[in-house]
Parts: sequence; C-alpha cells; structure tokens
Amino acid sequence: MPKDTFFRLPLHKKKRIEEGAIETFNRLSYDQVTVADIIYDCDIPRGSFYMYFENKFDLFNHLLQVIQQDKMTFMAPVLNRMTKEPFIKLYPSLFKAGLDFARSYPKFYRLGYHLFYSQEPDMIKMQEHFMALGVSMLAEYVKGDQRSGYIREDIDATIVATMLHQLNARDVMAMFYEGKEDDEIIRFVDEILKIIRYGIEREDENGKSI
Amino acid sequence: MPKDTFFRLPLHKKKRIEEGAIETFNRLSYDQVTVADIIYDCDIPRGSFYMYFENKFDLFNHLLQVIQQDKMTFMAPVLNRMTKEPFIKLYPSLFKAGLDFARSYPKFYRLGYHLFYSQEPDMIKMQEHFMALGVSMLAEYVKGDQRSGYIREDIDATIVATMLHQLNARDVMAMFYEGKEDDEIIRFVDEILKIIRYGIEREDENGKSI
Amino acid sequence: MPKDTFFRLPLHKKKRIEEGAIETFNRLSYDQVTVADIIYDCDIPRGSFYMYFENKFDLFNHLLQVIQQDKMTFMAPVLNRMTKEPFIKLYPSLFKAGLDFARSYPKFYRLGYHLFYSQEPDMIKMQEHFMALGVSMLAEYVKGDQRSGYIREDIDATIVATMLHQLNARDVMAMFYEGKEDDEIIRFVDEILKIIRYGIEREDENGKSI
Amino acid sequence: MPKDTFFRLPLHKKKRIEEGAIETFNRLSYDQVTVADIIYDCDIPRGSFYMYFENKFDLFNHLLQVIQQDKMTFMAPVLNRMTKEPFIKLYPSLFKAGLDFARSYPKFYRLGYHLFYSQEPDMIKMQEHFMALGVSMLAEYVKGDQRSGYIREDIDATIVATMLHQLNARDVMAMFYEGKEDDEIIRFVDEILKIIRYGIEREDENGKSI
DNA sequence: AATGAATGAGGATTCATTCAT
DNA sequence: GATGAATGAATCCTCATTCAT
Repeated sequence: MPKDTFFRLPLHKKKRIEEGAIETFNRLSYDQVTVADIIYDCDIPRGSFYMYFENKFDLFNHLLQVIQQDKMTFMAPVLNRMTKEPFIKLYPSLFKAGLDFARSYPKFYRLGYHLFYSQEPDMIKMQEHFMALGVSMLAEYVKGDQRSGYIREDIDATIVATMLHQLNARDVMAMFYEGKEDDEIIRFVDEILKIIRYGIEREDENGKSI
Repeated sequence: MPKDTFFRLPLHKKKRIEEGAIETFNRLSYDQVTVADIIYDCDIPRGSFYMYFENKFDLFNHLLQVIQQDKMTFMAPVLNRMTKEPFIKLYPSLFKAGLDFARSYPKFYRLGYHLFYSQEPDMIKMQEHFMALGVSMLAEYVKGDQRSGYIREDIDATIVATMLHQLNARDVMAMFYEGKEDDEIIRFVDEILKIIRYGIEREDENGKSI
Repeated sequence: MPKDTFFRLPLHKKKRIEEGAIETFNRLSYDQVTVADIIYDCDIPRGSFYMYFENKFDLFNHLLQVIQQDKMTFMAPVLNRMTKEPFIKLYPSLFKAGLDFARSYPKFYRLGYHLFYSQEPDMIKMQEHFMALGVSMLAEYVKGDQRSGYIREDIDATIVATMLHQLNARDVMAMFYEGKEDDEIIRFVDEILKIIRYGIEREDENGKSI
Repeated sequence: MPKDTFFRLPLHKKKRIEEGAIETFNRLSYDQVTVADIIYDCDIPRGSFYMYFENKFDLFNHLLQVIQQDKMTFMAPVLNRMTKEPFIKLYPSLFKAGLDFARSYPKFYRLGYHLFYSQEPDMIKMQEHFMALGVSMLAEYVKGDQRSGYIREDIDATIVATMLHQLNARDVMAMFYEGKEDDEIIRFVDEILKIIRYGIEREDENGKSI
C-alpha cells in the first residue's frame, strides 16, 4: 500500500505519478524497472518516491488496483448480461469486451503482461491472487450453466474456469503483446472455444465417439 | 556452448559442476541466479567458471541439453508406441511418462519451469524454440489422428497441439513446482483431456448440443 | 559532460574533486588510471564518482575544459598582441607564455602530456580535435605573415603550423614532463625556430645555397 | 630477452611464433594485446608462452630486434652511399628507402607505430632507446655535412637530427598507419625538408631576411 | 619440456535505500 | 514534507601468472 503521503497528494500530482509509472512499466519489464526509471518518468525527486511508496512493488501493486477498477467499470455492461444468458454462449462477448478494453488502454494491458513474467516472490504471490480471483469468478458462471443444463454435470467447473482464464490472461495477453491483430486473436479464441465446447473427436452417426 | 576446457574436464568434476549448477537453478529462478551463486554451489573459483562457460546462459543452455537427452532416453519406449495407436488415446501415457521422468529427476524438471519465467532475450528465444519444437511434434500426431478419422477434420491441429503443449509444459510444470501430488496432477490432466476430447456441452438424446 | 549533480556540488567539494583527479592523472597515465585510483585521491565513495561523472573519460574531458579556460585567461595578453606584429617574430613570446603557464600550473600541463599518449578511441578523437584546433589557429597566423610578406608564398602554411604545433604540444610537453629546465627548453625551441625561419643550409656570399 | 628454450626451438616453430605474434601486435595495440591473443595467433599452449618468454614485453622486444635487423639489411645499400654525398641531399632517398621497407613489410612497420603509443614504463624506456639511437646516427651525418660545408656551423646537429627523426619515426609512421598514399606522404616530407633546408622567411634582393 | 587447468585480485558500473538539510 | 546527495555492496567479466601432471 502506498503511504498516506501519497494519498494526501493533490489529484493532478497523483495522476501524473500514476501515469508516469505506467509509462515506465510499459517501457520495461517489472524486473528491469529501476527506481531511477520511475522517478525519471514521473518527474519526482528520488526522496519523494520513498515518501509515497515502500518500494517498486508497492507502486506496481497500486497501479494494478487502479487499473483493475477501471477495467471493472469498463466491463460492467457485459458482466450484467451474464446472468441472463448461458455463460458459455456469452463468453465470446465477454472476451471481446476484454479485448476492447485492452485496445482502449493498451498501457494498462501491458502491465498485466509484465505481471505474468516476473519471478520476484511478491509478484508470484500476486499472480496467484489474480489467478484465484479470475478462476473462481468464471467457475461460478460455469456452475450456473451446469445448473441450467448447458454444461454437463460431470465437468469440473474449476478446470474449465482455469482453461478459460489462462486463455484470456496468458495466451491472449501474449498475442496482444506481440502485436497480433484482433482478427487473429479472435480466430484463435474461437477455435479454442470450439474445442472446449464440442471436443475434438469425430463421432459416428449416432453421436458416439469412435 | 561450454568451452572445450569444460568438456575436457575429468568426468567427476564435470558431473560435480553440472549437479552444483542444477542445484543453483533449482534454488533460484534463472534471473535471480548470479555467477556467485553458481560458483558457491559448484565449489569452483570464479575464474574457473569463465574457463568453462561463456556466461550464465551458456551454462543453463548446456544443462538443458543434458536434461533433454536424458529425457529422450527415458521417454523412448512410450514414443515408440505412438505411431501404432491413436495419439489422442495414448496421450495420457505419454503424459504420465513425462510425469514419471519429473518424479525421477525432480531437479531437472524445475529447470524447465524456470525456463518459462525469464525475461532475458536469450531465454525468450529459447522458450520460443522449445515451444515451436513441442507444438510441431504434437501437431503431427494430431494430424495423423485426423487422417485416421479419430479427430474431426475441422479442428485446427496446431491449436490442439498448442493446448496440449501448454498443458504439459506450463500447467503441469507449475503444479509440479508447487508440490502437488501425482494423483491430483493426473486428475487435472484427465479432466482437461476429457474436455478437449468431448467438449463441455451437454447434448440432447440425439447427440446435439442444446 | 559531468552530471548535474557534480555542478550542483558546493564549490569546495567540486574543487577538491578536481584537484584530486588532477593528482591522479599526474601520478599515472590516462590508460593506467582506474576509478579506484581516482576515488582514492578524491576521497569520495565509489558510488559518488558515478553520481558526478559518466566514466573516466567524462572526468578527464572536464578537467581539460577547466584547464583550457585557465590557460586562455593566462595567455590572453600575449594573444592580443598577435595581430600587431609579425607572428613569426612573436612566436617565441607566445611559446614562453605557454611555458610560464606550464610552470605556474605544472599539474595541468601534465594532463596535456597524458592526452597524447592514450590508445582509447575517445582519447584519440580528442587528440585529433585539439590538434586540428591548434594547427588551424597557427596556420591563420602563418598566412597572415605570408600576406604581409614575412613568410614566403611557396611555403605550405598548414605544414609550418603543424611543425610549430608539434613543437609545442609534443616536444616541449615531453621535455617538460621529463623535468628539463626552462633554459634548456627555451634553447631547444629557439634552435628549432631558427631552423624553421632560416633553414640549415650554408649560403655562398651571394646568398645562394651551395 | 626470450628464454633459452625459445632459441633452442626448431627454426620453423620459432618463425611461426614470431609471425603469429607480429600478427597479434598488428591487430591490436601493445596495451590491448593479451597473452591469450598471442597464444591464439601463435597456436601454442599457454604454458609454452611462459617457457619461451618472460612476458608480453619480452616478446615484443624480441620482435623489434628481429625487425630492426631486417630493416638494416634492407637499408644497407642506401646507407652505404651516405658518406659519399651530402647527407641533406641524400636524405629523401634514405627516407624513401624507409617507406619502401614499410610498404614491403607493413606488418613490421605497424609494430613501430604501436611502440610509440604505449604508456607502459618498459615501452617508454624502449621509445627513448630507439630515439637516442636514431638521433645520434642522424646527428653524425649532419655533423659530416657541417664539416663539408653544406650545413651551417651554427646549427645544432642534434636538434636537426631530432627533427628528422621525429619526422620519420612519428609523423610518417602515423600517416602510414592512417593509410595515406605514398604520394601524399612524400609531398609532406618534401615540404618539411624544404623548410628545414631553406627556412620559411622571405629574403630581400640581397638575400637578407626582412 | 610441454601442457592447459586453476586462481583470485582487480576493473567498470549499477542501484536500492538512507539521511542530512 | 521535500529534496537529492551519499553510500557501498553486488554484479559481471578479464587476465597474468603459476603449477600439477
């Protein structure tokens, strides 16, 4: 958590610091970023940095909170539709909303990417936290679909949730980071969803695997 | 490539160094490892390290080669059965052989884990290399199954291969690293395979999704 | 260029560092000097050195700038007389002023000596820079004397300038460095100038070479 | 002095080592050359190097001796003519013979260049040694011309010798090293010689300086 | 004599964090 | 609170020389 001093800062200064730091964490991976990089991008004195934050992780963590909130606001409309229709059919639109968010705030998205490629113990804990959060949310939706009969009862909801979460939080994020076009990403996701929904095996005329 | 000096070393010393270094790369992530850590674990002078290897990456790369060979030898029996039966049915045994290998040489396995969590350009290249290798191998098997009629023709073989590869090279590796039991890992893989094979959707009595 | 931090330092500290470093570059040749030598003479921590300067060259370059300025101030009176009388006659006084400066600030002078004996690419560039500067300045004076009729038109002004510059910047500097007395140096220069002005050949009674 | 072991080596091996080392000292400046570079170019074991030579300087010094001998043999014809005609008129052909030698054995010549650009105390002593040698030889010739009446008695022979030696051993060597064409080098030398012989000053109709 | 592995003292540079003003 | 100078441990890598075989 940033220190009180940071929260007591006039809004415009707080914003400037957040934006500067997002800039830094876009330019460089988390591990590569030094305090010197940050204070350069934020244009604050070195001493001030330690007045506002414990250390690099404290700041990164804060940025992620901020972004998380923005994302939630952005995604709200889609999430609200979630309970009314089968989740598994709405998932593509959920995913596309996520992609829209990424395109609208590419700098935010890159932070997420960097989160997944750090080995610092603090960061790994954070990865696990976000992972658990995302998976449990998706698992609820899957269970809903199971109750409604759209998804088979013998399927482990958590595992489907995990697959979907990985798809979004890792594979898509990587493609995005590598500069792939939306078309290609969407095609990729659709293919994977097709597999998850219907499986890969050929069935005979009675609908049985051979 | 390690320098000639290294290869000319008496076997017991070469082994000691390899084992020491594997120890280091187990204890710490690739990025965290310093040359000082390595020479401590190998009990060699600093100068000697640079007599044997170009740098940290050179050593890590060498260890991976060694392990790769050991793994190939270990897996040979299973791989030989591969062409005779449908791949998708044999996959669990392929996977279990991998798990056996991991259990037999847990320290080797952890290196693979660390490979996937480095930001160093050299390492990223290596990740891509191994990824491409694994995916293309699996894709061939999938295509074989498509020709034999076990897998639907409208499925993108590369994407299935990617899913299976990720499963093995990333998800399982992570579970292993986190200390999960074989039972749990196998259950996880079986569940995922079930999904990949049959999909998650419930079908009506005519075998149609609803 | 030294970093801002250096220029913001209190004067006495800046002076102490400059003097310490001049001490180092007197004691040892540029190539031999290590950062460890410098921080020892300046009595500053290793980290501080890099707060003030990019590297060894940055510091050396700065010292040369400082000295250059001091020298210009010192030489101004002689340089001002330069346009009023034939340069070739005034040259000895120009040279002697340089020698006076060297005697007044012997440590400064030695830096100039070391400048000419380094193999570092940066230093070679610097040598060429100073060489070109000195030669072109002297060549202008020589051309002036050619216009005034003191020096023959068939003489290559740049070559004379080069000879004079070498005399000053290299031969005299070396003698000075070797601890020769002013008398001897002046005698040496006078002899060389005599040769440059009148040549070495004996002439017959009609003023013709034989 | 190389060790006895070196001199006891079969001729072809001795030659190979000399040639290899000359290669090294061409590729790199004296200060930059490491023992590793030398044993690579000579293709000898590291231990052998220290069986043959005390250290890098010992080898370099030896090479210079060898080259000096070759040069003397090459220059003998011109040097023999030296006593029969005025030296100052023969100097250009002496100089041109030197240039021919340089063109014939460019690798030898470069060693001389590197000799002049090292700050190692040993090397400085060597510079002084060669300088004294060259100057005293030239001074003898100049004194001969003074006795014969070609050069004025009031000229300091040593100083003329110094000027000529520097011209050859430093300026020309540098031009050669920088890849200048013979034409340009010869023009440069001719200009300097003209100045040294006749001076730069204009004379009135009676042959007096004005 | 020949070999080449062993050694460890340097060398340059970076950086998180503290602390005096 | 704000500032930015100060610090020194850490990091990578090089190399002359020795010494065991």
